[in-house]
Amino acid sequence: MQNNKTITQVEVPEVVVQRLPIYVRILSQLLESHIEIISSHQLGELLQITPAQIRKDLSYFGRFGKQGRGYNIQFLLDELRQILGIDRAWKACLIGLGRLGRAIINYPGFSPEGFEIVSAFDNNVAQYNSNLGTITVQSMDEIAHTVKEKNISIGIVAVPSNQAQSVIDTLVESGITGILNYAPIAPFAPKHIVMRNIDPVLSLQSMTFYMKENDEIN
Amino acid sequence: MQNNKTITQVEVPEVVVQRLPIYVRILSQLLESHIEIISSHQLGELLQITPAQIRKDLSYFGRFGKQGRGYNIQFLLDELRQILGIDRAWKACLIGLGRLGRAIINYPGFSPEGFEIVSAFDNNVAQYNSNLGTITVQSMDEIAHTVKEKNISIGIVAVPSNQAQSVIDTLVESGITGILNYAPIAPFAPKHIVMRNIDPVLSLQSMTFYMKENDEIN
DNA sequence: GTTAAATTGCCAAAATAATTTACAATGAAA
DNA sequence: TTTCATTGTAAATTATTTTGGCAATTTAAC
Repeated sequence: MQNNKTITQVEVPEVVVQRLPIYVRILSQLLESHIEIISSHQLGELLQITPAQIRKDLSYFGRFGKQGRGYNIQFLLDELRQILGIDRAWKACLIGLGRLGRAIINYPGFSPEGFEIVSAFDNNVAQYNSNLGTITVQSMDEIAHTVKEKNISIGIVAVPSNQAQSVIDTLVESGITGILNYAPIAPFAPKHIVMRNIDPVLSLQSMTFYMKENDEIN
Repeated sequence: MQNNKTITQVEVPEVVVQRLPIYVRILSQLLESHIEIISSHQLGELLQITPAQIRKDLSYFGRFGKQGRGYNIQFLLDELRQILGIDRAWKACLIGLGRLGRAIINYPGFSPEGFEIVSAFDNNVAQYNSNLGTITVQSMDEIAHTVKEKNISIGIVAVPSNQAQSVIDTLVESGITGILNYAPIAPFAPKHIVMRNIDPVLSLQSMTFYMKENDEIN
């Protein structure tokens, strides 16, 4: 625990880490548009963030710009990718192949970013084994074995709510370190597990708090 | 603008608003288990949040508990639902009926929570019009007209990235006030629009920052 | 060459936001 | 009555963001 902090020289705020992927995305787009250099001011304009904040965020990790010039996009991109750990490929497995799971496994956005779903699990193996390309659906009993064998580090949970916590427990025992959870629950996992929740209903429910006020004017 | 602030007596931090739906969810579950009373301590245990934070969060909105006792779950639930504006039904429309859009429209989790998708739009109308239950897919030209006619307040964006910003612009012009955006872009909208992004790739990319450190030990 | 303009990186200060601590007040239970 | 549990909140603390400033450096203009 304390060790992690000494490895990460400075204490980087969580919010900063969450902004870095946004920087990566917009920088990639700029690069595709054959733009090579950008200033913190221009970048801030695009993202609706102050230039000072962008410079501050980057300063946690090093010096990436040139005075009077700005940032070389390709260089900054490479650096940020390395900082985030997305300069390599990550193996993921998917648990649950209902409607949601099948939408996830067919989603073409993961693999170009280096996240590859290499295994899929569902207890209803037979039903789902067609129409899934190269991946063979395995029984959920095989999670632990397969995760270790293939050295998978990320679990994507797309099972019904009532099964989600037990699947998460299994993944944790199997040695996975990151979980992307789509089940609408408040999941529990040990602190060394990195958990991210995808929960559109929660998003909508915090949205209406702000919408109802406008509404009341009518 | 300033008016909104006087309507919302106190200034409620955004993070607090985002935690309220989590409280609602867990309280609903407890109620289903026929539990009637809960203390901030027990609730904190379940959610891995300190009791003090829960009490502080609730104190922004009023006094809902009894000393020495705790909170009556049904009462707190009703109050929170009203505070969030989820004590009523909200009409939503879906734009984009590719794989993702079809997964969304078939997702059974929205309507029990009062979010009903009443219209769907895609430019490829013919292709998607089957297999969609009661909803008829309309052309995207009809967004503005339908949103006004049906008094829809939420737009769910599930079109490809390159179309997303223009769809968002259309929704805003149509008078929508909340947008749930699934497209992997940094969307722009006027300040009075409440935007929520569902972006699993960003989630994964901020996850690996913390995972790579463990990795380096190997 | 020289000067002017642009821009980073960084610091320090201030402001804002969020969390935690501590405890009086109150209610429930023994 | 007394003890115990628990809320609500003020105050303290911690975290995060914003701001203003400026030396250093690079580019561009003259």
